[in-house]
Amino acid sequence: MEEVGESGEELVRELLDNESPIFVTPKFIGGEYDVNRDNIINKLISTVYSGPTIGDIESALSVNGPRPVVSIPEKGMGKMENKYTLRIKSCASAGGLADDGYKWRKYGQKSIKNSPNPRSYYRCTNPRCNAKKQVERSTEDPETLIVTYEGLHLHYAYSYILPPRPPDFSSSSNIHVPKKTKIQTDSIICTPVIEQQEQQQQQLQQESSMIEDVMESSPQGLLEDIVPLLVRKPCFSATTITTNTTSSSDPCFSSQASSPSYSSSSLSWLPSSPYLDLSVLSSII
DNA sequence: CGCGTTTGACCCGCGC
DNA sequence: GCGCGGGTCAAACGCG
Repeated sequence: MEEVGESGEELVRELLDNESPIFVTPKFIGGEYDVNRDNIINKLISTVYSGPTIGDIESALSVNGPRPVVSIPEKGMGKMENKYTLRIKSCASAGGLADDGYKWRKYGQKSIKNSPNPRSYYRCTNPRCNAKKQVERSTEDPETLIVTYEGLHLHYAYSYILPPRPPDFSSSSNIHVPKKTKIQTDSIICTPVIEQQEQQQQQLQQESSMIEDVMESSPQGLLEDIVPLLVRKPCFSATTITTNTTSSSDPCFSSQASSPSYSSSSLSWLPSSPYLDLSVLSSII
């Protein structure tokens, strides 16, 4: 949107930023750093942006509880493009609605026309994260919460797409990209990333094995971002997931996950399961 | 005191 | 150009 948006280039810088939780290492890219760096980065970005397919979501959700209804992306949702909307049936009233484990800071609330229920606006508390969400109560069903996510929890995705940081890497200064001075542009746009994916399809083939090695050694995938929300609280049952995208094929994915610092004891689906992760990865490799 | 929420003002895009 | 509605800002407020 405004001040915290990032273009693809900014995202590359973010990934290379020394302040990032983890960043690309020479070891990771097999020593051919200068040659493959951009492709590797783009691959990682694609991985971050790549969302699960409808089938992935259905499979994931069928693991726990009743089979959900996952709808095809709707048209004409206006500004709600490249966002993910979840309809959550709540047996409780209000309370800690849609506790997805991330820390959100409420920054606004507006009354919606033709609706008695206000809409709340939340932003991820991590200053390096542009993830936002809107929460409102359905007009037809007061017990249904409509949660719309936008943006990526990139700070969290790092640890799931990149290997651990080696202790002796501080001397490698040639990959340090100058810190971004000012964040400009709009929110993360899906389309350019998708184009990148298409253009680099062949090149990525060569590097896919390398990526796979990393993924297998750390088999957490991005789809887990969405599942904990749905299974975290038995009281909630997701009834609909709507992905609103301009490109219905491979939308960018808004992460919703249980933070590593949060207890996941209530989760019956474990993030470490390779079940979902590989399905996600296979869609982009 | 720090952090998150509340809430009215402000901004901006869009339709008329 | 104007009004409306959605989205954001930011000061005040509340709570631990």
